[in-house]
Amino acid sequence: MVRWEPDARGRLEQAALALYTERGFEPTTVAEIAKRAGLTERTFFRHFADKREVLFGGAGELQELIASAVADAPDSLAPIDAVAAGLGAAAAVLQERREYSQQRQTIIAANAELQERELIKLASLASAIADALRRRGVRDPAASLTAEAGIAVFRIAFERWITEGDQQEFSRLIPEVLDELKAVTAGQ
Amino acid sequence: MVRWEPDARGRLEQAALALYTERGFEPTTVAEIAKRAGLTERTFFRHFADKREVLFGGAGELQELIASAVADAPDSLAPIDAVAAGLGAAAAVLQERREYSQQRQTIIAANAELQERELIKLASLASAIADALRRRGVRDPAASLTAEAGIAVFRIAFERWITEGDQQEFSRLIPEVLDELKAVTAGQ
DNA sequence: ACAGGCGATGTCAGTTGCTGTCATCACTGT
DNA sequence: ACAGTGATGACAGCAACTGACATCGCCTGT
Repeated sequence: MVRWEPDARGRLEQAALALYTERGFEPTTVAEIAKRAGLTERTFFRHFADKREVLFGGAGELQELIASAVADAPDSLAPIDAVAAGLGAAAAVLQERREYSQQRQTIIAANAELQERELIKLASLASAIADALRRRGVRDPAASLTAEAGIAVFRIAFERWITEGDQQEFSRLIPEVLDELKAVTAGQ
Repeated sequence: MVRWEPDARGRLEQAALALYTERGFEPTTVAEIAKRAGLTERTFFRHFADKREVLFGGAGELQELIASAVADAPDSLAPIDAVAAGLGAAAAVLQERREYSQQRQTIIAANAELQERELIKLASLASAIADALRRRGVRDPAASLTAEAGIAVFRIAFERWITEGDQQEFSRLIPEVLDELKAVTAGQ
């Protein structure tokens, strides 16, 4: 007989997602999440730094994916287009989990603390993209600016993708929104 | 004889700034801040929603200033330049409090929770700027994108202003960084 | 001038997020 | 067989934050 059921972390994520959806983020306690997962509160905090982090487990992998896609983009691409390529790669991955992404985004949209956490994850992503650009030989402040611009594009495209029906593929929205940014920042 | 010393809120802000500087944000407790201000913990939470918010009291006014400057910018200005004008107005105000800005930024840079709060304030600012642009007749997603681009410019310019000696005036850095953004997003 | 309401603060008790510490015990390798 | 390892549980404790109620100078109306 096994001592513990497998995948404690996954069970905690599932339980949290369900409870945050049913009752909202704030009113659900960590003890409740742990109980639904068949674990204790203490074990929750061994797997996740805090009550919010349970919704952001995949952020690290996505960031690595984007950073290496930016690094590996053809040298012929302009920095901003290399970033767009990296974001497109992430978009393709998220496309496969549209329903999950939508549920998760609904939870986040309803709570300011979660939005804060999301924003700092995006800031960390911007920083990683800027690093990748510097490794391509892009100097500062162009590297930081390009990365920030890319994040802006990603946010707007993501919002459109989630809001509209699945009319549009996420990865197609990226270059579309990027073109709008180019139009908007075109010098006089 | 007066029952209470005046400006409880201001005393709390001062005490918090001093303690966060001396010992750092995390280890200082709200009870300590309140005690230094000659008040109780409960009173702290009547003036500020949480332990972080005490560092962000001026954010609302700055946001209003920028939003109305964007709204009042000459119609002849392109949206992105109207935003730059608004940010320039804020920069001029901050220029008068460079030392305070620097001290505050040092505290924030040392703590992730505070960075989260700063990011959500900037997101709220972006949202207010986008609203102002819509009132100028700019449509979406151009309005949101322009606002986000403006925030990116502001962040980078602010960082340069704080980091470098007072070599450069903050308000002069805004159009400079904006030009770099325009260069970076120039279509092929 | 006085009663009564108001507003800012104090007091106190309680919940919850989060941490440190130590115990438990299936599993693993030798 | 036996010691070590790693994931979990149990428990105590701190600090952030909240609700409820008391206090008391000040202002307002009469």
